[in-house]
Order: sequence, then structure tokens, then C-alpha cells
Amino acid sequence: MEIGFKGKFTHTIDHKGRVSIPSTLRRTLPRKASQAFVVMKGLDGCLFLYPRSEWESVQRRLKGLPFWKADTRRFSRIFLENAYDVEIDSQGRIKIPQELLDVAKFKKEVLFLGVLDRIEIWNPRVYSKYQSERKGTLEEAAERVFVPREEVAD
Amino acid sequence: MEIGFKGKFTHTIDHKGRVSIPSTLRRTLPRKASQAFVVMKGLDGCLFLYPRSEWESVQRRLKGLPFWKADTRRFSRIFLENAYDVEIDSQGRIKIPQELLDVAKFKKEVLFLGVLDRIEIWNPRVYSKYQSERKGTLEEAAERVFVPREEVAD
DNA sequence: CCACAATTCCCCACTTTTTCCCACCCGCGC
DNA sequence: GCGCGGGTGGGAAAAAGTGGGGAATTGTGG
Repeated sequence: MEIGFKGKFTHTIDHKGRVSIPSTLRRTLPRKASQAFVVMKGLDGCLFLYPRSEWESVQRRLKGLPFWKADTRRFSRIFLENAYDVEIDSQGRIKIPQELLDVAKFKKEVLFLGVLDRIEIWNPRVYSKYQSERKGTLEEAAERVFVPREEVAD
Repeated sequence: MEIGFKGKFTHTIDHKGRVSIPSTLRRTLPRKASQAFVVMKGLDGCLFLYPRSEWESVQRRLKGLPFWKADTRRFSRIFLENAYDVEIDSQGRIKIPQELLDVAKFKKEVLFLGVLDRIEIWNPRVYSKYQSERKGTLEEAAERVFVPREEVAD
């Protein structure tokens, strides 16, 4: 069965950069799934946390790009320079690399969002700012999101 | 599972030309992997560091190029004249040949980037200049990576 | 072939960071 | 109350990163 993270949880980062993964999200993983994740700088100011299995397909995509093109190299670097392997420890926590703590402006409290194949980690303030800056109701957004591709005039 | 280096790390070169390979990157290698690498002049102003196993395929790719073309010959020569075998010592360090220290303009600090099948080593200033010279955002990179292939118009 | 200098190699040493483990707190159900 | 799972904190041990000395090796000139 396919992974589908969902829900919102608030946890705290300790001064060593460790934070517990919400147990609800952990339980979403297949039993046999490894404790391995990849955490990377995400879009809109959050971090993306991928189970290693999901990351594999991202990596395959990257490897498929034409290495001899300058743009490919640039984008691969941008993409990978903020990606790190992390493992869940015996307490159910991961350690977020210092680089990423800075990138995502994490203080003490962080927000976990389950978003299908990935978990997002936000500074709560950044998230509420993100949502409030985007005026428009859920209903309007839904219209844009669900319009079939071929109807999108460009 | 396939090798996929990732992440960004800053280390220092000592006055003997030695530098530690970030242990995180070392751990990306399979246990049985040898301590042997090939370091060479890379593209865009950095050095490429390939595990010997990955180097094999680079070498195969070079061999596959049409050597009767002038460009191929020039290209191969530039790469190979600046390629050296290096081994990780008992402290987890490699010694970078003087030639390459000059080529890559290394002072004291260097930046390691994990980029899939290779590790790149940069002068930090050269790297930030490289990335600032042309616009390129994570959002754009994400498009390359995540957009289904057929939709990428070329 | 030897003497000498320069470079490399192989350890050891020290500091900082990371990892591992234990302990506690809190809410909940029995 | 008591046990249990989930979340948080901290100390000790281990690993990582850096520097340096001295033996071994290489290269050069006599």
C-alpha cells in the first residue's frame, strides 16, 4: 500500500538539534520500512523529509538528467547541497543538520505536516505567514488545483 | 542501493595539503568499498572526487567518445592530465596534489558537495560566485526534477 | 654509489562534535 | 496507584577533525 502522510503536529527541537518525529507519522510507514530518511531544504521555506524509499525515485530523476549540460550541474548542486541523510534514533528522533536549522529558521518549536509522500517541517511563524500571505479561499485554490491540465491556457 | 552523495560540508586543508573527507560522505559508500578515489579537475571550477568504483564508469564513458574528433582528444587530455589516484589515510584524509590545489584555487577552507556519483571540492568563494553569477533557484531545480519527463519541452 | 634535501608516510595527540544510553516527565488507560 | 507509550533533556563514551613530529622514501647533484 502506498504511503500517505497527513496531519499537523507541533514538537520542540532541543539544543542539540534533535526533534522527535510524531509517532502518528511514524506509524504511517510500513512496518518493515527502515529508520532512514532524507531531509532537505524544501519549497516555500520549509524542510522536506522523505523516507529513503521515496527519495530513491527523486535521486533516479536527478541521475537521469544530462550531466554535460551546465544547467543540469547547477540545478543538481542547488538541489543536493541542502539534502542530508538522517536516521531515527532509539528515541524516535532525528538530528537536523545545523545548515538546515538555519535555512528553515528553526527556533524551538517546529510544525510537522504530513503531505502524502513527504513530511514537511516548518517554523510555525513562517508557515502561518505563508498561509496568510496567500489570500484567497480554499475554494478558489481548489478550482485552480483541480482544473484538468488541458484547460490551462498558457 | 545506488550511491548518491549529497550535502554540503566545510573543512580545512592543512599546510601539507591534506583534508578530511566528511565522514557523512564516507558513510554513503558501501562498507566494502575501497579507500581509493580519483581526484581530478572538474567542471565549473571545482575538483571532482570519484570513488574508484564510480571512476570506472567515467573512464568507460571517456573511452566511448569518438577519439578521432579533435574535441574529444582535447577534452580527454585536459581531464586526464589532472587526474590522480588518492587513498584515504588512517585519519580519513586525502592529500590533494599541488597541481590541483592551484587549479582549484584552494586556500585554507574548502567546500565539499555531494553530487550523486561524485564529491565536488570547491573554494567556497568560487562556489558562491558560481551560484550567484546566474539566477537559479531551488524552485527551478525542483521543476527539473519533479516534472514528469514528457512535459519537459526542449 | 653516496650525500643531501625535499617530500611522503605513519603515527600520536589534542579538541570538538556526534552518538549512545539512561533518566525523567506527562497523560492515559487499566 | 501503576504501567506504558510518547516526548524531552543530559551526561559519558566514541568518533570526527585538525595539527605536528619523526622515520622512510624519493629525487637530485656530485
